[in-house]
Amino acid sequence: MDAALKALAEPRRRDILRLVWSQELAAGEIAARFDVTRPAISQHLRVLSEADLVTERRDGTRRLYRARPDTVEELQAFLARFWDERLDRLRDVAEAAERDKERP
Amino acid sequence: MDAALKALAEPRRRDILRLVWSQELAAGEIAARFDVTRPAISQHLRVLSEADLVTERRDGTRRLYRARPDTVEELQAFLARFWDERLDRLRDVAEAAERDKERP
DNA sequence: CACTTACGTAAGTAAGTGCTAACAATACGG
DNA sequence: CCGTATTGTTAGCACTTACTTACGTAAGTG
Repeated sequence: MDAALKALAEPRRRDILRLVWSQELAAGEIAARFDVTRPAISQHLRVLSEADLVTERRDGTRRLYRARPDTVEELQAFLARFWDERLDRLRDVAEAAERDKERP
Repeated sequence: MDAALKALAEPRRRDILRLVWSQELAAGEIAARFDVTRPAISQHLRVLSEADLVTERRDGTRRLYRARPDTVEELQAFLARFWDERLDRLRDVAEAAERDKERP
């Protein structure tokens, strides 16, 4: 999860992920759409793969990649938890203030 | 938004943000809860501030910080859009190519 | 005024990152 | 087996980043 957040912090990796969002693409096909060299894309794909953001499938000499939406969902859940923690603490602070008022 | 995602990719900044999530805290009070020096926390606070993740308020010699939940909400919305964007894939590819052209 | 408090800022450093160029590995066809 | 196609890997470089130490600064206090 931490790895996924870090991986998505890079704009180019978000672009790559969007490319394989709805279709499986070979590494070379992905690299052809960017102005950086193929190894650079290959390294980004490894980062995305280790963050469980894409799946890798071999087909002959080619490597096909596709996005894994479940990890993005986990990221959304993580941020939602971030939000909820705040609400919980606000409630706790309010309760503590109430206790302080009653006990001078 | 890009800045917020990058800022939250760092675990220590997430910890800081959680600390000022429900209560305003001074920079020194925040730094006291970590094992790093005060300037390091100060620099993190600047990153969080520039990413619109915290607000800064001066009170005498002190600087009080508090989280800005709306930016986290925007981040959630961004990820939700990520999920739905498979339909607009072609437009995104065009935008990525545009960014590449502008890069020197 | 000097002195303290509570900060930020500057400079320097060690580690990490994204990139390119060159090389290595793997699968397939002749 | 040889050559081609497709891709990953390594080494090195420029740049960024998270950190520390040292210094600067603004507001309160004697």
